[in-house]
Amino acid sequence: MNDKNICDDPCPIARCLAFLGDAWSLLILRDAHFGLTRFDQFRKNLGIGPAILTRRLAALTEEGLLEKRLYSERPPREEYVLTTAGRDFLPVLFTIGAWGRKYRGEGRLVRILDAETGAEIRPMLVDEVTGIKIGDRPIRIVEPDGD
Amino acid sequence: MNDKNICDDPCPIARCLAFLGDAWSLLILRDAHFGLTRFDQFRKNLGIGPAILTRRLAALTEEGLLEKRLYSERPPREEYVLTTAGRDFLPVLFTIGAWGRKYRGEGRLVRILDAETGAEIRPMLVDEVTGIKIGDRPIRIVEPDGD
DNA sequence: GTGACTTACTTTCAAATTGGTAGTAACATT
DNA sequence: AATGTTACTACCAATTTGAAAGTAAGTCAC
Repeated sequence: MNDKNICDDPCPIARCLAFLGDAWSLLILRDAHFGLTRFDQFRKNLGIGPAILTRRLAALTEEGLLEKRLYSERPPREEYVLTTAGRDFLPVLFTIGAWGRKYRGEGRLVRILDAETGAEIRPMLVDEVTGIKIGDRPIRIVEPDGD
Repeated sequence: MNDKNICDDPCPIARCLAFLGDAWSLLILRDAHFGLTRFDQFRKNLGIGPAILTRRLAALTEEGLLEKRLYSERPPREEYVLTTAGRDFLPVLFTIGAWGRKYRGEGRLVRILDAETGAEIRPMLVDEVTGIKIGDRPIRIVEPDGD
């Protein structure tokens, strides 16, 4: 794509996709939320080539969604943990997952439960203030003025 | 990536990303929600090369998020309109946008308002049943059993 | 203290994909 | 007949990917 131009795009979706618009990055973030932290854990779980994984982890770190943490001094070993921005990405993954479940849900599927109650979690996007479901009311997009 | 394997993946996120894991597709969907339908509208608005646009539109159509509709018989002209599955993708775009606004929100940014009240919309992901915000409670992932 | 093992990579390279420009097909309009 | 519109296709250089093999810095077992 064209990362330079897109970062000036006033659309927040475009800005997010400027660096996150590839499947591997999102799957790495999914695994990071699942608890994986180490290079080889990601590599084995995703079946991704090490060269690509290196680049993706570097990009996610650079972009502030992951950070490197030394977990052993001798030998020096680093792992990748989610930052606050990375943890805040969870709703995106959930929403993608909800769509996938609804429209690509044939066959066996992972289920996501409340850890305590065991109830299946069904994500729904609402407006924070009104609580009205997104999509139920017409919206208006306002471009920023001036230049 | 490896679309074949990933379609059997029991993770709904992976299934969604198997075909949607690229930025252009998501930006096309964004523009489609914004009201664009025609090849040249997408092309000009996105600044995307026609070859790539052709491929992406074909993929989105193939995957059932867009469908072609004849809007003129003479000359024969087709446009791309969102299907139900495509329209249901809106929460994903909103959630991505909310993240982008929070973490890449420097400078001028598009605003999304309720068309009637004019109030800014702030998307929040909650559980459909309990109304509890996603991320506030620990979750448990259950792999499908058997094979 | 030598050989096997672990972990996190780098190197290499063919194959696939992208991005950009130019051209085309099927019509309508003037 | 010339020009314009719309939705593409063809082409090609450049980039990115995917897969396999190799490496660096250590540890551990004997």
